[in-house]
Amino acid sequence: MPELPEVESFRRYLDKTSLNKTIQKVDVKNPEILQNVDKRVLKDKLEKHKIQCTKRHGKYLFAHLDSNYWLILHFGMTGKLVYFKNNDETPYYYRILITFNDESNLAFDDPRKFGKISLTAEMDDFIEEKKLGPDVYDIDFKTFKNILTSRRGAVKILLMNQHILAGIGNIYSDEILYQACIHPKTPVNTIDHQKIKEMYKIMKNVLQTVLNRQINHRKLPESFLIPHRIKNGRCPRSDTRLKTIKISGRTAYYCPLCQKSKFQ
DNA sequence: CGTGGCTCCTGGCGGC
DNA sequence: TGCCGCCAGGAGCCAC
Repeated sequence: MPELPEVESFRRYLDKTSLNKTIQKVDVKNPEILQNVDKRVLKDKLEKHKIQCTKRHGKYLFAHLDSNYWLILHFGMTGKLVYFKNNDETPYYYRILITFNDESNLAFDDPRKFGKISLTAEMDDFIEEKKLGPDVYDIDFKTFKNILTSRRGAVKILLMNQHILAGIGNIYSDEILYQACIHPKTPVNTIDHQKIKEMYKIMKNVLQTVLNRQINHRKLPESFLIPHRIKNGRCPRSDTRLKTIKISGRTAYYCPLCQKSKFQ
């Protein structure tokens, strides 16, 4: 689930539920999801402290503590945040549980354990170490165009590469390419200026639309690919049966009629 | 530099 | 019903 819009939703959820509350206890059930931080250090920098504000870069969520450290959450494929008050609401697959002194809790829930938690003194250092590209939520057109025109290879792989553009994964790359009528294997260096401009606008619109719908608990428009992105799904524009191909190990859904390829 | 394959982990689903 | 293999929205690592 967690690509940029989901992580942004988690960020707002954390803001709404857990800011400025003193952390009483941190229960680390699965220390193996900690990355470059010891369990004791994590507890030490969190307990008796408060989360003051949050930020997001790509699929990473950063929570700033009044111990002057940043708690960093990455949600992998199945991670999410769950805020609750009664113990019987504790999610079964919680990996880390933060209990505040008002006895409410914030759990990092993640069945598949692909999520990661770390700690840093400087957010920018972390982004640099991870070599993350610019966040696609607030990237400007010029930067976007420069990135696309200075690369080679399949456009879908580029969109999903966090070192190049941070925030897009398998689902939303499919959506963007569908709306822009671009075959996922199209080499980026063959996409012209006009099409890059269109892609940029579509990318912004997709991310914003998904985020708005998530916040209001509303379904995505039927004209989007995602509601039809299932086995035997059909293109909402042409009613053609959608196709799937494997690109770099990931399943890409696309409409063979709307997203024709001159390559492959 | 770009890509494909393998890996981590667990649950759900379709097929037999 | 039971078991098995395959698949899943992420990403790091290695080989070519």
